[in-house]
Amino acid sequence: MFSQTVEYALRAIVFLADKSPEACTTEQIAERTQVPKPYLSKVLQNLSRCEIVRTQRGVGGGVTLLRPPAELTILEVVNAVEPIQRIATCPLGLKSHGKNLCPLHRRMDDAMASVEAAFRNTTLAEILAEPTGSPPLCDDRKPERKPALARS
Amino acid sequence: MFSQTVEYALRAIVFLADKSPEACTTEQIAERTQVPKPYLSKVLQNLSRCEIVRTQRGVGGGVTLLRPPAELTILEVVNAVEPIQRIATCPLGLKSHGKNLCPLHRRMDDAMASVEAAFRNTTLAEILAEPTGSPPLCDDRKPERKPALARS
DNA sequence: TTTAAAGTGGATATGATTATCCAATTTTGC
DNA sequence: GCAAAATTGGATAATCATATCCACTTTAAA
Repeated sequence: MFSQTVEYALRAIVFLADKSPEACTTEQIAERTQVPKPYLSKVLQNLSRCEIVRTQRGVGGGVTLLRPPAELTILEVVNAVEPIQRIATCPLGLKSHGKNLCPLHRRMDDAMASVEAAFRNTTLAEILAEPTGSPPLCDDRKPERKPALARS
Repeated sequence: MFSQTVEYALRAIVFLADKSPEACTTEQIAERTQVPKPYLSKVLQNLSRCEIVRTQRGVGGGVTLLRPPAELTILEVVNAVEPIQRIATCPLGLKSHGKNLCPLHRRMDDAMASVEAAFRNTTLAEILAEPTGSPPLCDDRKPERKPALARS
């Protein structure tokens, strides 16, 4: 029901939010989120154009979340890569319906509205803070080879 | 968020439910629901295999709803043509998560669950009975050229 | 029995999504 | 300035969803 692209974008953003406000390279994100790197880079370009992340070239560059996780919702991420298409007018173009959806499309749109609302009401911070055993996405792993030397 | 195929299948079923228990030809359905006929016929074949409709060849044949509209839900139709894919286990295959979804996937799955529930709770009869000005799908039209002579 | 109506199945085309590759550009540190 | 690290942009491939076409079969009625 959600496209691969949406899934990938959300994985990347959750990972970035977890590291926020530090920057990560596309390579790091790709590895930990199991998203094919070349494709991920396209998705990130999109998120960059939508001002969700900032990208920085060159040595020491990478991708950074532009806003604090508490102020970024899942919906904004989803809408950046693949906007949720609500049904605004009769898909059959029936003049007699117009904006007054028939019962079928009314319910389909209601379903989409509930998804939209759920996504609007969830911030990245909430996802990170969830009191669950498993941290989002990331498997329990040995720490990175060189965890020290935090890039200031 | 829902594919064309789902949209088409639902349109066809609503139309059929409205005529139920009479049979309609693919041609009639295609015309009134504005679905390309060759594609619609594939969709209907699918619904036929899933025992949602019955198809009958030959003169006077056509497509019939197999069950009364009150006993058919939107969900069954959707699942017949394109099953709603719930997230059962961690999409990243993380062993430490397993069936215990991380907060991100938990919420994505919750969203899908709400759609599924809404669709499960709506029967075709409810859609037809909705007290709305406009009947489902069908524009207000002059009656067919020859409305009499109901095919018994 | 012939004919016209109707769905079936298979082949094929078209378009969008997903995915990959690479040369070019930017940036930092030496 | 040079080299290495990083993203960018464009070209291209692979796969799936959408759509079309047609010869064939089934069926009922004349």
